[in-house]
Amino acid sequence: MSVRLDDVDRKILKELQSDAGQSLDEIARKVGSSKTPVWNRIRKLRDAGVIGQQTVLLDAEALGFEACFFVLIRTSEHEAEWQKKFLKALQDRPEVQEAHRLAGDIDYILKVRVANARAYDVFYQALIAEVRIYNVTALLSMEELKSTTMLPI
Amino acid sequence: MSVRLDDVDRKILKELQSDAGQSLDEIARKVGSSKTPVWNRIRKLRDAGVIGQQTVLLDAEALGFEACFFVLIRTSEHEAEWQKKFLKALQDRPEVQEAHRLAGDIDYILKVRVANARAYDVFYQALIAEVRIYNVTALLSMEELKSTTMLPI
DNA sequence: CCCATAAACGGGAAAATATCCTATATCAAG
DNA sequence: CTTGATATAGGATATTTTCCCGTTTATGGG
Repeated sequence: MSVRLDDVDRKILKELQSDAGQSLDEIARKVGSSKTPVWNRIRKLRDAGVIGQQTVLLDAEALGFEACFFVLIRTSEHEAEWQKKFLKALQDRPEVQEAHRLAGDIDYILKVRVANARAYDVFYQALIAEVRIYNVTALLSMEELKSTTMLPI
Repeated sequence: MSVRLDDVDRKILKELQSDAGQSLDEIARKVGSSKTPVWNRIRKLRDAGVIGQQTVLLDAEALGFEACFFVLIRTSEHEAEWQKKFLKALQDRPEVQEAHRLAGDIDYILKVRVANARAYDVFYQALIAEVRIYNVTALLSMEELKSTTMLPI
């Protein structure tokens, strides 16, 4: 499903990623074009699904989310029914920012943002009460060294 | 450093997170206010650093980033000099989307987005050539079950 | 409880911007 | 070349942002 982009498209995506608030004229100037072609390209990229949500990134700590855990999950259940329940549990919990199904020994990894360790425990207890899980390891983040949503186009 | 927010602030942040492109009038209508107070609140939240970067989220797979690894790192080196070098190596590599220093057994976790397994190996070889690392485990994501930047305000 | 002061609000004007239209330029294939 | 298809630039208009100002609402001291 890989999309064909030229150099101008890549420059536009780079600009949009680093600041989606700047004006078309400004982006056009930076990529060496003018607003109409830039606008047409953005619309196409949006329609093609390359450009998804436009959003603002908030300061988690300033908002009181002072703890971040990576949760490694092993389970012995692999039926569709269980997976459906597990997926729904993840979707329903806003503190789960990321969830991946993994290859290998560990089955799933979650990234969970909460106010503090107590809040994590509440989350954890509720999760294991809702879906059967064989083994859980939580890795506590002490320091966020890097965090970006940018793709190196 | 926790900021005091009222209910209107929270609604505004929720709206901005789910769609930063909508107009002030639209946001104002949704939060039950008018554009000026909303604009003033957004400006304050921006100045306070609560609202950070405004960006677009791109479809990684559509752009050819088809592999995502979580990398668990142990090291025996803990001097400031080593840490500085390691941090710089992470900052310099755009395929590293997240990096956390952890409490406990494992020292660091990275989230790395690349085109494929080969590209990951190039990254890995370059990293261990640049900084001394004791032990590395890579967890390969098979499926992204959930991915959001939204904080549950 | 009342007044004084500060803070938030709502509407509107002006500047900036997005969106779309049209004419021109560029490019690829025959 | 020439021709059709595609991308482009500039401009017109609708929308939006930004800021100003008069009014309303909250707050705190007496």
